[in-house]
Amino acid sequence: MNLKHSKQRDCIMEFLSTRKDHPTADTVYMNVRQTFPNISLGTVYRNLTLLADIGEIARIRVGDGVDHFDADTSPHYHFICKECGSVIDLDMEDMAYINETAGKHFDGCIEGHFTYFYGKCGNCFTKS
Amino acid sequence: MNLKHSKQRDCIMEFLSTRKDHPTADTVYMNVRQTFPNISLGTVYRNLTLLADIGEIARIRVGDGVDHFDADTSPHYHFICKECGSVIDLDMEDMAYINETAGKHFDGCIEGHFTYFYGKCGNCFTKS
DNA sequence: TTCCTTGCAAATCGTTTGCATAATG
DNA sequence: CATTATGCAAACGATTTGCAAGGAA
Repeated sequence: MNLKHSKQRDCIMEFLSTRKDHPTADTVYMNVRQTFPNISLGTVYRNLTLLADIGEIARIRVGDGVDHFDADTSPHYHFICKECGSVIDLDMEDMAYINETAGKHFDGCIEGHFTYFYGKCGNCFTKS
Repeated sequence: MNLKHSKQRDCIMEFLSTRKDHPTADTVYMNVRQTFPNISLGTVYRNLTLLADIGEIARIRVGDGVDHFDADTSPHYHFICKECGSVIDLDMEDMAYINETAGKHFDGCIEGHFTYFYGKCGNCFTKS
C-alpha cells in the first residue's frame, strides 16, 4: 500500500484535527469544499477510509446509521445526546476490566468492547 | 397507533422467538417466505420496525451495517465474533454502575449505555 | 365500512466503485 | 515513467415509502 501526497487528503486531515465534534463524511465534504470547490464526495470517502485504515483517524459508529470521524485516535469513550445527536468525548478511565466480567461465562476469546453512553448533553439538559 | 391483527406479523414474531442468533431482516424474510411465499421485504421491514417500536422485540446495532433483531427484550449484552460475524448473548450482570463512572466529569445527564464485546467465538477460537 | 396491512415497485440514504484524466514521486 | 489520486457518475446494499388493493374489526 504505497501512499502519495495529496492536497485534498491534507486538507481533510487538517480539517478533522480542528474539530472535536466527530463530523460525518458529509460535513467534511461541505467544509473541505470551501478550499477545494471541485472535490468530490467520493474522494472524501476514499480518503476518510484510507486514513482510518492506516490509523491516522478513527471511524466511530454510534448507531445513528452514519459514520463519524475523529482525528483523536487515543482510546476514549463517547456520549451521544438523544436530543441533538451530538457526539461528545468523555473524560473517564479505560474500562478494560469489563472484558473479564464478560468472559467469565463465555467459551470464546474476548478481545475488546465498544461502549457509548447516551442521555442529554449539558446544553439540552438545561433547556428542558 | 391502532393495531390490527396480521398473520404475517404473527409469523415474523413467532419465527423470531424460535431463534437465539439475532437474525437480520433478510434472514427473517427468507424464513417467513416458506410460510408466506408472497410476503414482501417491505412488509418484513415494516413489521420489524413496528414490533421494535412497541417494544415486542429489540433492534440490535453492532456496527456491521445491518440491523439485527431479537425477541428477547430483557436487557443483556452481546458478543460479536470477528471471524464469523455471529451475534451471541452474554451471560453477565448488568453494568449500570459504569454510567456513574462516565458521568463523573460530565455536565449532562447520562441515561444509559450501549456495549458490545468482540473477539473470537468458541467455534472460531478452537479452529485457529 | 372504516382504516390498518399488504405486495409491489420506486425512492432514499450513506457509501463504494469503475473509469478516464490529473498529479505525485 | 510508473503509479497513486482525482472527479464524475453510475452502482450498491440496507431500509423506507407511495400507492392501489386486500383483510381485519
